[in-house]
Amino acid sequence: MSAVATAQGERLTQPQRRARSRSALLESAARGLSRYGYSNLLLERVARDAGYTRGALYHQFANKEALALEVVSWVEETWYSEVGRLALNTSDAAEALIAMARGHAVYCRRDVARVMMALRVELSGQDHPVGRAVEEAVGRVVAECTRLIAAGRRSGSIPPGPSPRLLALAYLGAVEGLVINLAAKAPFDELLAERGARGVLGLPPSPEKKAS
Amino acid sequence: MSAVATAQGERLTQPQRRARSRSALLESAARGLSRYGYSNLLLERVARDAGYTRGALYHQFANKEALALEVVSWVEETWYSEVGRLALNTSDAAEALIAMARGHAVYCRRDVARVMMALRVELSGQDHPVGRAVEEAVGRVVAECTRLIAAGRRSGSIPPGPSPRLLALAYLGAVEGLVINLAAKAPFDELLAERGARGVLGLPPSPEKKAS
DNA sequence: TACTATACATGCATGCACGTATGTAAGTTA
DNA sequence: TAACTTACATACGTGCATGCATGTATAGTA
Repeated sequence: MSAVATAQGERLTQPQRRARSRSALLESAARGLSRYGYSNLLLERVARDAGYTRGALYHQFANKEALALEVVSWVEETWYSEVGRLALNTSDAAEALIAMARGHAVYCRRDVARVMMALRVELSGQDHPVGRAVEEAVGRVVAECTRLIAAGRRSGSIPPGPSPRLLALAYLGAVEGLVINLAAKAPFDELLAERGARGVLGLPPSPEKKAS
Repeated sequence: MSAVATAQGERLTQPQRRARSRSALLESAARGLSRYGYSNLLLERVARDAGYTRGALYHQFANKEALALEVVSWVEETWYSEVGRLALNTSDAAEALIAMARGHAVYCRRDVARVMMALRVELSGQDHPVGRAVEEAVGRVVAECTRLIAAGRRSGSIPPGPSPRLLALAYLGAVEGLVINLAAKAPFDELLAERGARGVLGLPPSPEKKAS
């Protein structure tokens, strides 16, 4: 969007320069992937939007694929630190899944929300390294949700029904689709994400407490 | 996949030949768009999978864009005739929305299920004719669901809450995401689509009647 | 059977984006 | 300040898919 513009006299050490450029390029790439997907992502645009040229990009990243892989890792990390972590603060598995649904809605209010979905829709089944990385990251979330659902079944907070893995896929698909379609329309994104999650999981409707 | 292979002695009139080639190419293009999206769709592959070459394709369709637009129209028509129609057979709006959720799950069991989502994720916001066509088609479905929700609110079968349009977007996003993630795992796709829809709409859980 | 039109195949030209090689400026160490 | 390294820009080559132009076979017509 805007150049990094080392404001006059702002003296930077080399590692600082490098880190600044790198994160600017990564952020720009994340926005680009979210909007345009992988093959429609133009590195010229990524660099320009970050205030650089493709030369700077190729100096920091080996190629388009490596750049995308780093974006995927970055998204997964931030997602875990902001959403996945919510599962640890609750004692009950059903509560954890509800909290994650709401948390995901909040997480997706930023503009890089669609990175994972965009890449998955575009590259799944394509034997593409980036597609595989996304599938693996999504797989980890699915596994975590599957574990939570199984635990909730054992503790009785989630009623019996389809296999935990199938239910986890349904839960995640519903929450992700809902949140993306709502496009950060706070506070309803969070409220409806909870309602959708409860419905899929077979939980009773909540007493409609306010959004956090 | 396999060539059309005019089995020996099978005498065809010109309009018949044309129509046969045309639908074979359209079907192949629909599968391709569903799997690879628009820009990753290779016309060479489309033609080959239908048993022809790109020459045949360019003889029937002006260009890649025109081909994609026809696929979008075709998908919208079949969706209305198989899913949208379900809304007409019910007296109550809430019933209609539930029926559509289940119907969409059934509709999406075929391999062209992801055409609309794939194109929307790839081209939305891009000022691309195909993207616009998809947005318009989706917009019509959203409008229909919005109308149904407003009617359900008036008749009391859907409880008050967020604006009908917002709720329609949430409902559709949840159902679509859920169904795609479940990848035609009958009969749970249908069952969970209903549960998700009920949750988002604020309807009580159903007595879990069997899938149709 | 000759002659036209339609359905389809094959070969070429263009454009576009990636990746790389080279050049220049800014920072680091002596 | 002189040498050296790192950060970035500019310019070029390559591959690939689209679209078009031309060639061939099959169907319709007299």
